[in-house]
Amino acid sequence: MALERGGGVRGLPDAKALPCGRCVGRDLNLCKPLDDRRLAQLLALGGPRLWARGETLFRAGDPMGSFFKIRSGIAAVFRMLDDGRRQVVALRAPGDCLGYLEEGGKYCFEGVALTEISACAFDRRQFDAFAALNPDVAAATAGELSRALKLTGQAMVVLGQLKSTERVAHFLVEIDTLYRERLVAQTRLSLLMNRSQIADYLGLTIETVSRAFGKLRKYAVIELVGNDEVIILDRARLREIGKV
Amino acid sequence: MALERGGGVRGLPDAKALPCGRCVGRDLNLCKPLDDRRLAQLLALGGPRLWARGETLFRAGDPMGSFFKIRSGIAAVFRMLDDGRRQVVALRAPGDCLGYLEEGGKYCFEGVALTEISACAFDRRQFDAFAALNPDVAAATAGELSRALKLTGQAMVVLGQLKSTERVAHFLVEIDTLYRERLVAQTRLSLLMNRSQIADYLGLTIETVSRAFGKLRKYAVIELVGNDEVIILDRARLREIGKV
DNA sequence: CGGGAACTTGATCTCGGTCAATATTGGTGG
DNA sequence: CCACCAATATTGACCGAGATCAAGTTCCCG
Repeated sequence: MALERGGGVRGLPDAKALPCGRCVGRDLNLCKPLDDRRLAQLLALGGPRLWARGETLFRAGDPMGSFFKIRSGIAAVFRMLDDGRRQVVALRAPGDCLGYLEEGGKYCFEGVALTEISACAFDRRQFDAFAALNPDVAAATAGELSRALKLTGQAMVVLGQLKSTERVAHFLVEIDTLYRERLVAQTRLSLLMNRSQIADYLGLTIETVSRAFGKLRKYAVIELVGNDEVIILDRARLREIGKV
Repeated sequence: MALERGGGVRGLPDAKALPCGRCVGRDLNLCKPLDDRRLAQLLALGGPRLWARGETLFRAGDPMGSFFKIRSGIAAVFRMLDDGRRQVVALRAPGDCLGYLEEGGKYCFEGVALTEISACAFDRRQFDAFAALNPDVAAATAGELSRALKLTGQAMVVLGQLKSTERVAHFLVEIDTLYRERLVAQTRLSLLMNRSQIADYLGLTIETVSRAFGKLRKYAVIELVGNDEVIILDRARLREIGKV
């Protein structure tokens, strides 16, 4: 799958990738790069593992063991209410971490693979100890967290203020940006999620998502290809509608 | 005002407060406490300043200078769309930071004082340099950020999935918790925000917020006192309704 | 007290949810 | 390669929660 082509580019334990500037976190290139000895220490903490599409990486309420750094593929972080309502809280791409948030030693959210995923698992305790000795790693962690916090703030605006079609437009821009920044730019955008997952991300129902796609298609802003792909015909207009 | 009684308890540059374990960030007590010399360095970065209720601490789009660490009072972080729609993205209490998030050297959100506020301003560049040399400060920053991220994730569930009355109930529990954890527990809960601000926080209109308060009052879960105060009559039921 | 701001309440409208077909799609086996 | 079929998405009809518009009321500060 095309998605996987980005694999390893920004993966934390990928030795080849580290010297080029994009390493533990996006801001780490502001600090001195990890040297080989310390890199080896980090590598020792967790090797890469694979998850199939749809597999769960961690579950809310489970005792927290390790967090995950994605090498390739896309994951979703979500929470479920007792009555079955579900909210996807974030999408995570190669280079991102997930499973980092905890409440009283338990995971706060749930993590699931949207595509096949390769990721490294790091024991949280060991990582924290490592970070306590390596200011640049700690700084990179803070950088990664502030990036996530910024996106989540954005998402609150989307959920709190935007209309259904605006939300879907925003979502498409988000996916598009994800591909352009982190993976491979492509004309045919793979949505990665089915309508139900998109609905749970945008706080809508599948029917409303479907109708919103319909409207955007009618406005000649996008074109749908099969169930999972979209072609953006008018990116400027899409951004405008999505209030990006 | 009652709120201000919490002042200084967890303020970063409050020398008296630091040795007791609650310092730069909530998790810093896991590390060795700041010693006096390094504390002095931090203090040199920014002295405390005052803001009146309703004053703006920073504006989205302004070039980022410093971020703020609240000593006393409550602040709100929000973003506004071109058409006037507004979303409050977070509430910040003593000990919290705000104005930390930036995009291309500009503030991403706007910060406003909900009560009179005393806060220290830290130059971001100087702070980052300081954190790069002090792993525990960097770790504390990461701790603060993950706490914020966790809350924002929660808020996404509220905005994406909860009904109006559930949202208002959740909000009340949130305020209640804020007081109990960070300020002084009190039977009469001061809302800090007017209906319009609450509405912008919950993604609702003032009328809907008002009706939700009405329902909760009718269910004998809360009692309203004037425009700004609430008495929680049935905390368990309130938490249940708010899906906390 | 008095008056303006903030909140509440009521009537109506609309967007999105719900329920129910219908249509596509994409994977499978003949 | 095609036919089939279960899964998924779309479309339509209707309904209801919350938005909008419009009065009242209450609050609170001088």
